Amino acid sequence: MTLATCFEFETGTVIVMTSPDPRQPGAYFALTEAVSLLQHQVEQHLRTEGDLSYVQFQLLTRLAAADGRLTMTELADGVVYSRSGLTYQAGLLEKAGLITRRPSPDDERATLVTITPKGAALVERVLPGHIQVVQRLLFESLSDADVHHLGDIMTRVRDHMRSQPPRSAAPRKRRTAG
Amino acid sequence: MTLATCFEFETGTVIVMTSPDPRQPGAYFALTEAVSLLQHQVEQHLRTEGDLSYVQFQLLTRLAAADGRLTMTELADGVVYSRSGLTYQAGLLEKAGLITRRPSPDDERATLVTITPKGAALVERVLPGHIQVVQRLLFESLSDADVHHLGDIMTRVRDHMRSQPPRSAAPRKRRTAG
DNA sequence: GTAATCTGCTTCGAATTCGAAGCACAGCGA
DNA sequence: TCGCTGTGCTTCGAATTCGAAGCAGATTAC
Repeated sequence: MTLATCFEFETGTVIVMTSPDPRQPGAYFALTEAVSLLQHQVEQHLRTEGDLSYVQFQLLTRLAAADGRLTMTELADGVVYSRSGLTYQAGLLEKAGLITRRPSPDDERATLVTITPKGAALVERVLPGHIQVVQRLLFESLSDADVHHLGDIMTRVRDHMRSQPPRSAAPRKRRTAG
Repeated sequence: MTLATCFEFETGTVIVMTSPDPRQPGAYFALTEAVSLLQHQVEQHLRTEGDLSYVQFQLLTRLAAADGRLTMTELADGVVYSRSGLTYQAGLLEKAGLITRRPSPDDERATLVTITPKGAALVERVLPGHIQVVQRLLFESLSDADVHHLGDIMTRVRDHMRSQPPRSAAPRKRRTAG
């Protein structure tokens, strides 16, 4: 079954979208809006609590949770971040003594990133408050069944998108023959 | 019922979090990761299709959907964006002829923003492809019931967070008595 | 073996983002 | 009315972000 959804603008123009479920636009807009609001609050907390940006926090937690060392590319793909941006952030984190970078023994090109004890300590200090904020903003209005559904749904969506080739696999610009 | 969730780091340290539902962390991480992936893909599409950034697209759609004119602050709060950043983007969009700014008759301080026919046309041109991308990445792996749940859940979460005072209501720095 | 290509990371320049500070009007109380 | 505080927006400087280009080691084709 396919239903039509209409977008009517004040200019008088109407766009008719056919989508399998008329609830899709609403779900999508609510999703992005809620996540934006949540991220903004989380950023405030991390900044005041641990002097960290959201990206830096994500990098550190990824590293802390990783069983071994991660390469720059793995880290960048993990947090959905540009590789040049990661170079910049890794520089900051290394200067702050929170991570270490050293060349991989297997591949001379690769850089292995490790979290330092200081970095781990920072994560441990900030994480409880972080989870509290998320708890208060995201989960407070949800039932256990809701949480279950949400986790199930988003895991499926994430895996679906992860099955597409990652960011680092994007075709690189061909060098101009000259 | 309260259960414990453990975060065990490779450093050997273990953080024990008590949260009402052990599924919360997983749901949260899957949520943010999926949305990051989605946003990245959407950005690529908007850039190649309409030469728009995600923020610009959001601003234009908000304006197109708005029944009347919006003030800068309303617009900034709507898309969860800093006000100085909005000034910058509004400048770009105005220069491109996609929106109009003019002082409000009611309040001399306020600026009313309107979308131009050209801006509306751009939205109309880009929106179908945008929805297709979202459809393919977000909804393809979901059932109708999932979409229903997701919309319901995220609407509740959004409203919960919107009930907190908005970004523009943040206490402003007191002027130092000089 | 080696030339051609690929891949991992960094450097570079341009664009975007934010918060703090500033300006101008609004709204209030005495 | 006058002064004081609050609000809407912009300007400003600093920090962050990205993609394109560059460098060096790895891999492939022949």
